[in-house]
Amino acid sequence: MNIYDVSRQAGVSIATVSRVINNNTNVSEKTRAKVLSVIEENGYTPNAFARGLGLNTMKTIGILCPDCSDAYIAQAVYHIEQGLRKNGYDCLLCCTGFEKKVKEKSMELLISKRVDSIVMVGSFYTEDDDAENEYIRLASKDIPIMLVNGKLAAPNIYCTLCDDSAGVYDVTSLFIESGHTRILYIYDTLSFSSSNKLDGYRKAIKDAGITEENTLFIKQSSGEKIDDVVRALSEYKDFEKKFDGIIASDDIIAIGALKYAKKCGISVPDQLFVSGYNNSEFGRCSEPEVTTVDNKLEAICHQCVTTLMGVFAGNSMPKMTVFSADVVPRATTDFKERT
Amino acid sequence: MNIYDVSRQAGVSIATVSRVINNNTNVSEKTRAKVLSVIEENGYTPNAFARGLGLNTMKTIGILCPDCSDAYIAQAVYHIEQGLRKNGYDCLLCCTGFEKKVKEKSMELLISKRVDSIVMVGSFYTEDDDAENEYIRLASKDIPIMLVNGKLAAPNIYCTLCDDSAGVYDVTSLFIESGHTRILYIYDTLSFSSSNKLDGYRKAIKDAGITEENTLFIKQSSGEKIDDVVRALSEYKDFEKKFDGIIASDDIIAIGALKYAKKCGISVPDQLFVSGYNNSEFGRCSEPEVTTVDNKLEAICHQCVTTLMGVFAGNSMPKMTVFSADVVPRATTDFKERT
DNA sequence: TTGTAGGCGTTATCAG
DNA sequence: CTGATAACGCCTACAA
Repeated sequence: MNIYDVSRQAGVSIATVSRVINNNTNVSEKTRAKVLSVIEENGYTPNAFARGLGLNTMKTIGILCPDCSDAYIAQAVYHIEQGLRKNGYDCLLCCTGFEKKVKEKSMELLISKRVDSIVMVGSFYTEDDDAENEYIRLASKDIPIMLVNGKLAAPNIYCTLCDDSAGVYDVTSLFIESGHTRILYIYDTLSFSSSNKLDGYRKAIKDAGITEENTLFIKQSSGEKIDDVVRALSEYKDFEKKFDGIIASDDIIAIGALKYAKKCGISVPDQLFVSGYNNSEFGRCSEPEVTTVDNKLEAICHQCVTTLMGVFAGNSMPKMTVFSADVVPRATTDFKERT
Repeated sequence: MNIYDVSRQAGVSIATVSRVINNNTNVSEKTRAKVLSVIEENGYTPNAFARGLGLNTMKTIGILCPDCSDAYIAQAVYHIEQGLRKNGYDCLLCCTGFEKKVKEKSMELLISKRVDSIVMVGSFYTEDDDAENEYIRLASKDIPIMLVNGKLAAPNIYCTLCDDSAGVYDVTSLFIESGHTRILYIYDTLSFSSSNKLDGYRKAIKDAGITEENTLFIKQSSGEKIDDVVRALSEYKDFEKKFDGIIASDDIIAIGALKYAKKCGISVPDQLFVSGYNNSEFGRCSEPEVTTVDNKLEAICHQCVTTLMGVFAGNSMPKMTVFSADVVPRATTDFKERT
């Protein structure tokens, strides 16, 4: 059933049917009612492809993410999808993994499907080597590109992110102020946000007058991140003598650290402070529960959608919006009250 | 730039361009090369809407789920998306929440967008009261409907699921065989799979000759499931005297149980066995790590995609495919070896 | 207030 | 092997 069938049954022209469908006011109540009843009776739905062809949009946004089964990304995708839907947009989801080739191909794919915009979720899409970001700039010639937790200055690219550097700076400072100054920073990725976090740690250490940095990069080997962390720490010589604090770049790593501590009989938080990042549910599963940093994911996603809608409306919108992170103290630390 | 522009620049007709684009063999190598070079130079991409209009498909599948930020669903969505993409399909993601109205609206929305099929993820879509499932049957008149962990017998509806009843039966039996016979079953939803699990528990109890069932339904109140569980157990009179085993309908509930045990000084697994369900990462975060049941999510998703592709190919495919669950023993239980 | 007709960019059929 | 042309179903000036 198409618009011609409806028009025939209703005894009007297709133009009138179209007007009714699109809530155009220039239709008499009587004809409108007639047309609507025909539509109702036959369960007619306008063909979205034809509409898309004429209007050059199907009101669809592409979401590009490395892996939507990752807890953090899954949450982001959820909030973005909900926000977009509220504004009448659908989401084409595309998980790319981490390979450059696949990222580029996926981008092309979404653009070839004529999405109205692409939201890139996570800090794995913006590379340090700026030449690597060329494919994003290229895409932005066609449609606005939204980066969630990424940063890339270019026309038609809009960034919404959290100041992860300040987040780690804050939690590190709390360790130090509480007398835990021999801190190991553990991380496992080399993304944009990851290097920001590392910077935050370094800056806090330096600002406190501590000269020695201690970082541990975990290379994924077993596919089980928690196990990888335990293993890496077990191989760390004189760990217990050296450290009284671990700051992890995410909650799962922190949990690995807790398991290591448990294994060695190191008491947390008495002998060792531990903190994670992301304020994820994982951090609530362990005992003691993990001190973490809330990076305002929902707010970021909400803002990203708002910005995009503004761009669509032709408004001038901020190219970069930055949220600040909050430390969430829990039982793996025992921070001294700030005065 | 459209197909006409290409044809003009290449000095051929649009029909030929179309043939080249679609890898039709009836084109001379020479013209093909010419056309391809024009396409390359101009970065031409066929308009997907026009194509969709003509072919009546954009090779897109709708994924309907309650909430893609839920760990279990997020994983399902990931595996489905990857499987479909491998087969050349894109995914339109739609999170519906749990309200009937929204579910129906979302279904209509996806159908109006002319997706080729809809995958419904999770057991919250099939209701006990069969009249409530009418909207799914209705949709199946248009396109094949795939249920992941749902069951609904109707033409053009295909179900892929795990035998959760047997899964819980197995783990319950292991408790009993190991001498832990005073078992409390905890759950928090009333979905299809949830009631199957409950049945599994009941059957195992009965088969072992135990007359007393003990179940605890957790009503969500704080929004923090773990806390809800701890609270509910704290209100349970004489818990310690009564029980030496807790079987939870998911891993998070099991973690809540662990927290309660810790709080009361009940030793796990010495005094109390605990098991969860889903084989999620949550279960690896706690100490001791949670014995759980692997419900074969990846296999289910993979099979669901395979079935769908078979349906598209016009093959006769199974209306229902059932996987069996595996118990994953970890440190919250100490099962006796089976002889 | 309503109808007519052209355009959106493909694919597919059929003739050459 | 190639080209002309009719769908596909909708939107929207422009006319009436």
